[in-house]
Amino acid sequence: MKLSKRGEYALRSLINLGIASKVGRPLVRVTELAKAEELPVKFLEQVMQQLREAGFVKSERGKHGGYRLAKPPEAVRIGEVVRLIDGPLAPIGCVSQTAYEPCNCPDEAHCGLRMLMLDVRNAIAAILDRYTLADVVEVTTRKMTRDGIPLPFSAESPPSAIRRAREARKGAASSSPAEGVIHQILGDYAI
Amino acid sequence: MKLSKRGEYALRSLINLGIASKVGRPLVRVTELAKAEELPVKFLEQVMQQLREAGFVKSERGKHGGYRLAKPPEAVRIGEVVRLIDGPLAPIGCVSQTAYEPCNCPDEAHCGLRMLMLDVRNAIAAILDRYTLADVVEVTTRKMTRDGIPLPFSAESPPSAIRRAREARKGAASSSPAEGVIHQILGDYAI
DNA sequence: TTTAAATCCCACTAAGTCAATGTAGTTTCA
DNA sequence: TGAAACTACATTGACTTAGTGGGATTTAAA
Repeated sequence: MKLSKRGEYALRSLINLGIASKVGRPLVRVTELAKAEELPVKFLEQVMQQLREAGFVKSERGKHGGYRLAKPPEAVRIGEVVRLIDGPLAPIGCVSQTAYEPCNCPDEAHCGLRMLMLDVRNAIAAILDRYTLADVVEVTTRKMTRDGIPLPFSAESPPSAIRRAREARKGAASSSPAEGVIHQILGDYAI
Repeated sequence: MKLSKRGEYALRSLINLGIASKVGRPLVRVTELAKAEELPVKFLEQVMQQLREAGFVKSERGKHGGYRLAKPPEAVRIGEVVRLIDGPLAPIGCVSQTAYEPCNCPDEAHCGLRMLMLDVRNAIAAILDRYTLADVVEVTTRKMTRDGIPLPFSAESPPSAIRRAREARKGAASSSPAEGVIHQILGDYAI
């Protein structure tokens, strides 16, 4: 049930672009994005082009160019990005909601594997289609701020960014363990 | 988040061996297993050998040979099988519980992607490590029986097998939609 | 004892994916 | 004009996936 490296790099870069945007420096060079997560630059270039073609980021060419988010991070569901890069979320084609393909089992309606994998697909989609890029950025920055770690990509002096981030509510309400890590940290912000 | 064909075929065959065992004909030839789901015979041979080496099935050689389950289906968690064939359930290595690998991000503790993928891993594991082969077999046979479809691999006349299966309880209790398809069909049998 | 039927074992391949790398070109700004 | 950055395209090597093929071995039955 792997996420490909492409997918991982795409998500990492989008999250970093979200942080950069929040910090007031939305335009980031590929080399910076690569450096932040130790990714191979040329490979990341390809991934960023794919994100650009799909409308998730915009590029600016020439000196002082770079990439920025093309939409507000609230409008980007993580599931969308994963589907673009890695294809359907479903473990097998016959339970995909967005790209259904029949399997060759004799009777889909009475296929135990299908029922099981449908549950898995729904569990995955419930997370990846629920949370947006904004949620993940919020979780990341909140946790860093809480622990006194300066946010990356701050062009201005970090303190201002930290202070700004600190305005956000703090106390993470404890909730059902079934709700997951993200939900716990987002607390009452979730949904 | 794909399940490989190997993994799919392995699970399909184990489920079929479980049904065959339930129906009183536990020993099944590879050609039969392949025919039941239209799988390539020689490829399935390899998969079955892998399952044998891992102790999930036992083989009998020679004429009238075949494969049978090596353990009671209650003792086989689906997650085990998937891990054997496809590796860890986790989408990325740094959230795997059974095969953790560090990623190269600067700070795992404050990595939003990691928190998100940890939730995904837990959601997948909550299903695949919760249900056993017996659960999936039960769901399949119960649904087939309810719909009057004869179970496969019946050597004896199908009616007897159907009658026997019909002894089992019927009414599937409706439960929280978050619990998933399998849980709903298993009803009060679950856990 | 031979033969048929099954698993077992090993090698191989064709296609695709992954993770880059290389090279050249284009745009923009100083 | 030149440096810095993105853009485009081609290629590559390693690896994985999904199979295929050919026997060797084992067992049961004729």
